[in-house]
Amino acid sequence: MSEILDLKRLHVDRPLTLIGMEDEVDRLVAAWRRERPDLDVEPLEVLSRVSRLARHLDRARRLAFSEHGLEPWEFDVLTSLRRAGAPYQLSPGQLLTQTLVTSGTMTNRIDRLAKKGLVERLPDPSDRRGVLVRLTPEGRDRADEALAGLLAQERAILAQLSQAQRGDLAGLLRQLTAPFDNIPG
Amino acid sequence: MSEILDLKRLHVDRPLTLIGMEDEVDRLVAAWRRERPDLDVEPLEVLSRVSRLARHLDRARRLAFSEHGLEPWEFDVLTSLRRAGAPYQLSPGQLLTQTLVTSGTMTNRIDRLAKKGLVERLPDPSDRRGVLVRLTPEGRDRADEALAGLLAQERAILAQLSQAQRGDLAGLLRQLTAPFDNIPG
DNA sequence: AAAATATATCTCGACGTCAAGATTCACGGT
DNA sequence: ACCGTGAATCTTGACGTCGAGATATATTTT
Repeated sequence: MSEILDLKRLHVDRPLTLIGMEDEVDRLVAAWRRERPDLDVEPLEVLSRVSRLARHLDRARRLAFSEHGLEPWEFDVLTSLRRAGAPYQLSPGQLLTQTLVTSGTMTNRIDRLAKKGLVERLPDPSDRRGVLVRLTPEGRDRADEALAGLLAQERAILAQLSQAQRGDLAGLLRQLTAPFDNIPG
Repeated sequence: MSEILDLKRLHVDRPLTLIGMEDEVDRLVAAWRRERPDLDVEPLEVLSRVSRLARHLDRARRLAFSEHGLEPWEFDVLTSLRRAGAPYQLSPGQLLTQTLVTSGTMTNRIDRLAKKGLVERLPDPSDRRGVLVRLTPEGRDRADEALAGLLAQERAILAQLSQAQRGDLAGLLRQLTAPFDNIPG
């Protein structure tokens, strides 16, 4: 492979902010432009990077959480409850919208967390169809520990960017996520 | 809920680029600052948005692809081969690094795509351990159709941003993905 | 008050993924 | 030629997710 040539071409076409590195999406886009010069594949520059980065983050998180004996899905549920504030309880339906999973999945997750003693299920006093899921003290501690570990890891990943760049990036991403989060989705 | 109050506070704290909308991550970060004022949760502003946006994109893509009778995982494999150029063939190992799945998963995917007649498995003439996966003509057509559909959908999502903003966003994301893509990962 | 519709949660079977191990073959050193 | 190490792919069993449907209770309509 002519890595060096590719990098040269890259820096001529599109000078990067500082001195940037090529990534897989650069290679992917270059391949499409070669194979399908009739198409405008610019959207991939943004959205393929989002998907691939998310995949990498999933793997990194799995590693970080395993040091605290938690799976990513467990972290998602426990921290949703933790964020709700005392008495740390939410309905399964509220948990659905926060974690973007289906109802069958959430039932299953609650079952397993309850078996591990990290949450407990209580009847909803105001709606007999409903249930409230409450964090146990141990569940709360585990969530807090894992959060600290996650933040440390994420800070390391974000060290690539300046403070201002992180702010810009957050703002741009918000513009893309807001329609999904506010309209039905 | 005091939606209106929250929005006011938001615009005072952190004026958005133009007039932006709140998203789920804004709510998530606000909740953490309330529950854990001792922690700096700024990293979540970026990386939680990446993960959530990826989840939304997965759902949107599933919908777009279903119009062409493809699953997202099928698209990933077929387009990897399509991008390779004629004769549209790669080893399973090369497909692994492009799609970020494990070898067992890839074996399974190739099996199912072969059963559907979209790819075929050939022995690698230069390495008897190896296999080459080749796109069939039908597989190639399906990949091209689905790509066009995907690009249309992604353009709609990205209409939220100006041309310049899309460029900025791509550049910032590249800085985060490059370490994963270049170092072992 | 009864009927129709909507909501909250759970059940269940199919499916895709992963991780670890097994197999088969390649390659360098001796 | 032989041996050991590493590489490429496949096999297997456990696991988590999804989606459709079932059940029970709320809410709205007539």
